[in-house]
Amino acid sequence: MPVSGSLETLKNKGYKVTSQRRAILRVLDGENRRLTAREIHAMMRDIQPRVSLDTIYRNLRLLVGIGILHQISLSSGAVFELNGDIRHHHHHLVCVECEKAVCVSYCPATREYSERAAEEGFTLLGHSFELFGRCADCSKKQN
Amino acid sequence: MPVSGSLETLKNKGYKVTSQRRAILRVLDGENRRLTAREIHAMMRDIQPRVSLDTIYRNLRLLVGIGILHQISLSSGAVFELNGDIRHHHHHLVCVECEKAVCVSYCPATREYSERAAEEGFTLLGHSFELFGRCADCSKKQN
DNA sequence: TTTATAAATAGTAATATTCCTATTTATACA
DNA sequence: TGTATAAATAGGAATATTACTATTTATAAA
Repeated sequence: MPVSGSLETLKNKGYKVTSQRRAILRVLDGENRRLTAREIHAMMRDIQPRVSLDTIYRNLRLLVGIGILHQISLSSGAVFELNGDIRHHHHHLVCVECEKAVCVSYCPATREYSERAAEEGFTLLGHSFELFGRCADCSKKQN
Repeated sequence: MPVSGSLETLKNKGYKVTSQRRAILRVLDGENRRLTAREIHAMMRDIQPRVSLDTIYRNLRLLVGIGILHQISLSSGAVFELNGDIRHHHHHLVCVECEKAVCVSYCPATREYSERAAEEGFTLLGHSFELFGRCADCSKKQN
């Protein structure tokens, strides 16, 4: 039950489970590709006709912050996908030329970081890790 | 010679050394705090009166992409600082409530990642790593 | 130095993202 | 089940960021 797990997480961290948040997760769960905030907004209008863009952006930020979603920053804007136990947790290798994003299957957020965060008095909620580079095709073109 | 080192890097990676890029680096080098794109733009007008915001944003993205700058994404917008050999290379622990950003002194981009990137045919240029959480003060407030 | 060239820029239009505030709603608890 | 309360939302205004294109400029090579 992917989405319901995220809703649990929300609740456990002290956030309310609203119909808008449910809808955002449902839309992302139903698509097998990364979506922009606009796309999510458009797809939600069927079930949430009056949802505002502000709500989308605010919640995407929250969901990324607590690790339920993954944000990939492309020069043309940000795209989002489910993360964590829902889909296999991972990070991305992004081509700075063509914006192709390849998944990288392991994660740098080791216990070491949690400890360091704790030393600073922080309660860790999530993390982001992105690698930038040029893909094979774009490297060739440059030569 | 901090700034000149970055200019070398630019040249080595095949990018031109323009007066606008020099000015961006000089402004960041002169300040001891993180700056927004707007602030950089404002501070550059003394030496580059006609510089456009587009140029600032385009170059900040480039400089982050190739690892010369560091971008910290706050909910109120992005801020930038020098990175790499110029200042000591590091990452950040950001409070999602109050936006306080603490430096974390070590880096997850090990040789392992370079190898993985190489397998995918990518030439690595840089990376970003950010930890999100609640700082001590904001954690207290919530209880 | 002069020239050819692709890359970078300025200026402006178009989008994306965030801010603000009155109103609505999920949640805890009586 | 009602009610109180803080959190969340809608709607629109304000900013931030990116896109587009004609022009300028850094660079390499003659």
